Amino acid sequence: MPPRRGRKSELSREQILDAAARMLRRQGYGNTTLRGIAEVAGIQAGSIYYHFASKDEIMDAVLERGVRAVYEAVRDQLDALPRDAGHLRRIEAAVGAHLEALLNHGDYTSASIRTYGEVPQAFQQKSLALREAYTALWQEMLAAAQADGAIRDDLDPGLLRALLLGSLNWTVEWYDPSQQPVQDIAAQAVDMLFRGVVPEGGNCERSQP
Amino acid sequence: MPPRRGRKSELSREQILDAAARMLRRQGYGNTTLRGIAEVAGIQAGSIYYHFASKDEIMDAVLERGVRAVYEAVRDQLDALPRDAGHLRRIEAAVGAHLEALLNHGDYTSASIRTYGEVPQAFQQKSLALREAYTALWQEMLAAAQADGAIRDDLDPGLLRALLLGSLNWTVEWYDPSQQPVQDIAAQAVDMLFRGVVPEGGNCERSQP
DNA sequence: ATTTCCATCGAACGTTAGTTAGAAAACCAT
DNA sequence: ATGGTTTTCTAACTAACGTTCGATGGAAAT
Repeated sequence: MPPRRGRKSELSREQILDAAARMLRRQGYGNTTLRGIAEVAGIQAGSIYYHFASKDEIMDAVLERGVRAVYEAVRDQLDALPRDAGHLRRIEAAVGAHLEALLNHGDYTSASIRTYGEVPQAFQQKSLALREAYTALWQEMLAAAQADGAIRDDLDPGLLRALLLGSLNWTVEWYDPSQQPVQDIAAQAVDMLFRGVVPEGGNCERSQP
Repeated sequence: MPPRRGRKSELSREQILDAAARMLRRQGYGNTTLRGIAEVAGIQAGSIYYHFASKDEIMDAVLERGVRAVYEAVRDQLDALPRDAGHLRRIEAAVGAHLEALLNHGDYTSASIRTYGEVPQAFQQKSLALREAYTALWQEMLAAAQADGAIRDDLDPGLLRALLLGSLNWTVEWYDPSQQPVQDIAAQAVDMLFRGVVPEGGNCERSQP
């Protein structure tokens, strides 16, 4: 049976995870060491093993927490909308919540986004179900919008989703909080997404003659 | 003075770089080992030091080569356009060239994109100038288009550039060559970018009352 | 004050990392 | 073939990694 844990244990666990998320976000999976985590958390490397069974268990916890944070932020934001909110309004809310979670809600989300591609496949799969649920959430939202004519029906919703989420995810690479608030970016991104970058009635002719 | 080098040296150098790019792309900076590179290249780990002075020198070469490949691909594609090509046509060509270089032109570009954020700052700076030149290329192209009214003048071109390139860069995380050709994705991405995802004349009302 | 148990420390273990250097092999012009 | 160069191998070194474990501190309970 698991040992009974005191109040302090919980705190240290959080500090270790926080430190791990911070290192993971900045330096990637392979460059994040237990001794580095320990130093940031203000303890000795060996002490980590009182709280976690292995390094991978920490990485796993950070990744899972990151995906979950984004997923729940978006889901909650959507649930909070009035029942009669239109498709575009829902998409707008989702974009805002995704960016907010990514950029303001700390290191877990960023670490999760940036690190997922480089961890061993063995424990990519542990958070795979959650990732797929999140993907499905967007996919259904976009497909529903398209079915009602709120989104052009000549677009591939899967590709739209991939490109849109890619654009949002990449913000972790360049966003600087001191420059502009997250919601400014969200608003402009939605605006470009909906209306396009070419002026109304502009000539969109392309390479075909 | 540098030692005189024979013909075979050049070949081995390339094989080492190829192997490094492949590992770097898949496993990230910290997980890429010299012994792993050596195995892929079909030599012993120690032999690498005949061609490179350190691991970082290899990483540096791969990163630089990756950025350069994308930069030159886009620049050449733009230079190949007829002089009277319009702004939108130029943007379309740039998107196509960027994606082509990223997804079809091998491991260097992908490695460069995925790894840049996690290498020590010390040698992020070695390819910084090239990265900035590439950013400037896009920035000027978009600003010129905006100045001529080909792009809405209420958009921030810097933000547009960041979101667009982010969307393109993120394709390395999900693109599967067996699903659809790169130029299909490029064409649809440009289409969405120019015209937006909402049908012509659609109601784009947002959260403001 | 003594006991008890949670939480941490400190030092070590085995492994693997990047790196080095001398021997050995492969190559090439003569 | 032979000599000198160019390239690779082998074997080792040091440092750092994840991990283990007995000793140790400190707070709460008796």
